[in-house]
Amino acid sequence: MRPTVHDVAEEAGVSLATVDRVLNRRPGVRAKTVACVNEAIAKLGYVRDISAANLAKQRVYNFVFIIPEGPNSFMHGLENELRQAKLYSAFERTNLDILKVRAFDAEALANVLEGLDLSQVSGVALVATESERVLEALLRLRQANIPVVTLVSDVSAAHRDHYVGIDNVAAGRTAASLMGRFVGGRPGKIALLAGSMLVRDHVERRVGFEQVISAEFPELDCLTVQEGRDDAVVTRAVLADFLERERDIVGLYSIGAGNRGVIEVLTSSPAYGSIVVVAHELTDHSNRALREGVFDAVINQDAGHEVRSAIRLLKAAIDETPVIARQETIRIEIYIRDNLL
Amino acid sequence: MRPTVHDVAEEAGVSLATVDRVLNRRPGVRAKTVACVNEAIAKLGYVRDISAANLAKQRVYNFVFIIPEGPNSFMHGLENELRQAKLYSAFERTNLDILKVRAFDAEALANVLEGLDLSQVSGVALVATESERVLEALLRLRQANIPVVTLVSDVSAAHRDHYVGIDNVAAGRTAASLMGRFVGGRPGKIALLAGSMLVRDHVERRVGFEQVISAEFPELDCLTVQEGRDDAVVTRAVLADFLERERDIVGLYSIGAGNRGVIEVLTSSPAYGSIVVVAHELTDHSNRALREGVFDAVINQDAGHEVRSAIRLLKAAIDETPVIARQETIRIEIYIRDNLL
DNA sequence: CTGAAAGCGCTTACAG
DNA sequence: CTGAAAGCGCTTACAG
Repeated sequence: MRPTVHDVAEEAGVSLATVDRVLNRRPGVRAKTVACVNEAIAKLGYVRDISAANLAKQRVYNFVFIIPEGPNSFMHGLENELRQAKLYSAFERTNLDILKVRAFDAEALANVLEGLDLSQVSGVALVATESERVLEALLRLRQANIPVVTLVSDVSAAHRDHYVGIDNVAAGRTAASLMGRFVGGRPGKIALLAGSMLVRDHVERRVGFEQVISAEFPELDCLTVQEGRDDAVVTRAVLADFLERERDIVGLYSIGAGNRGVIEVLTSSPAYGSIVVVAHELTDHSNRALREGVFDAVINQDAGHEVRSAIRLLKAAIDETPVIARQETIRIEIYIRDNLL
Repeated sequence: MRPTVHDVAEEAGVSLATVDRVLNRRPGVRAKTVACVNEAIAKLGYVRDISAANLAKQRVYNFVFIIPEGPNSFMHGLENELRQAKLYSAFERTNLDILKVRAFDAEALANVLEGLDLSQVSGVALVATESERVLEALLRLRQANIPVVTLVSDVSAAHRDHYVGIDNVAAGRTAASLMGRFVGGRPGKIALLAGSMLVRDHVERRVGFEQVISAEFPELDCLTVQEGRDDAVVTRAVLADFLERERDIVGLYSIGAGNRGVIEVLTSSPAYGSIVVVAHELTDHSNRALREGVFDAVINQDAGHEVRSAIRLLKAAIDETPVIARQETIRIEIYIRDNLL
């Protein structure tokens, strides 16, 4: 049988209440008594039963998720996964609050963070847009012992407990390797289309992409990045215009969201049929584009995995339980037509 | 506040014990009383707190995992993940027993299954080798209400509760698409190397692979499958011999394990440097081969994910809790040099 | 600084 | 067929 608090109390010759105080590092216990209890714990190999503790505490985890609003399919997918997780949260003593702020708007994000009632919040996960005020607001949370997890888009490591998302430089490199090999030696130009060059993840993907193209596929030339603001309508206009002006385009790397716009342009003229297309994020649109051969590869991060991982990490931080690193590593997933879910 | 058994008891005008009987579908309650309690449950929207129930029951999940022994790196990886999971099992009221049987030996597997003490086992996960006796043994488990999950390699659906693994036909198709595109239009022959054509997953991968090659890459020709018994030493001999005999080989699809042998042969002669290689399962060996350009792509299934998924599924079957389907779907992962973990 | 007793939401003998 | 009481492993006022 696993030892319990009773065994520890007996071994240490103290009461349950004192064992509990030591276990939870509550003040008001003589140093000598603390040592005594800790010895008993070590001797018996005692491990606390967290569900029993949570039951007694009537613990409820109140987690706040802050995500961007707007016409971005990937973010919609993320929100959808959050709603899914909410359904199961009844079984897990977890409350999820979903807050939305304007995309790429650091001021709005800071306002929300500053408005949080710290006494009501046990943990925060956010898709970060970096700014001084945002970083300060995060610091305030952490000083109040509220764990913070960044989702999809990171801030500097000192301001959060964990980052849940992919290495975007590596994602860009992956896109480039696929692009180079799929183009298959034909020389030509590569069009780059991002949401905004003010967002860290898009910048990083581009860096990774150009690294590999210039190092390993000298026959390919990356053109200036076009920005579609992660909006299908803007994207369509920008890309249509661009493809008409440029010659010899053999590949398109769509760095951000707005895939619907990309697809509309590419299917608008048979001339674009031979362009190799690598895009990001598996959504209904990109899934279909892969099936129909409009896209050749999609780099994805699993939004469901990210949501569940963020929840586990916040809980683990609160319960001070260990984390399985590999389970919390978000993969750079490659999808082609044949391995779609 | 969430309603508890007390609220239900009061609402239904019965005692806690009776509520519990109804909740757990124990016999010896008047139909009328059952209905009454169920009404109260519905009215209050009561959901049972499973950790409290497990605490009261002192429930321990005893899970048996049966995996093949032998020199197969992927299976070693699986075993390693199981040992990892064992470390965390203290926190989860879970005991994991790992049993090993000779690979591809249905008789040995049946013996182990038949030898299980059903009163000591709450759930079984196994890498299946199919045979009449194995199927009968599985049926016996399920008749005793012990959930069964197949891992990596499946049996017919009627004999298990869940399959945790990938769709191997789709995996083969994925390998073929990558192969075809990476070869890039050069005509030539493709060498196929499997562990054994008696194992379902290898057969299925081959089927998927040949489907796509013949339909979409007519310039490529699949040669007869060679068998290396998932053993690096055998594999090396078979492959070395084969590559010396055959001409015009532009690609190699390694369907099974034994990657170490494949790598040794391929690096033994510069003549093999231009062969496009697609293999299965990310291990230390294949990881390195990707980094060094010996392999071009590796199709993987995440052993850690599979182990955790099997545990969750067995638990959910016992607790009768819902399952998040997407979380339990094992991905056909594609790795190239750039998206390695 | 420390302890005895009650309670978290369930289940389990035992009695009737 | 049904219920009162004790208990699972922890925590929480309250008293001293």
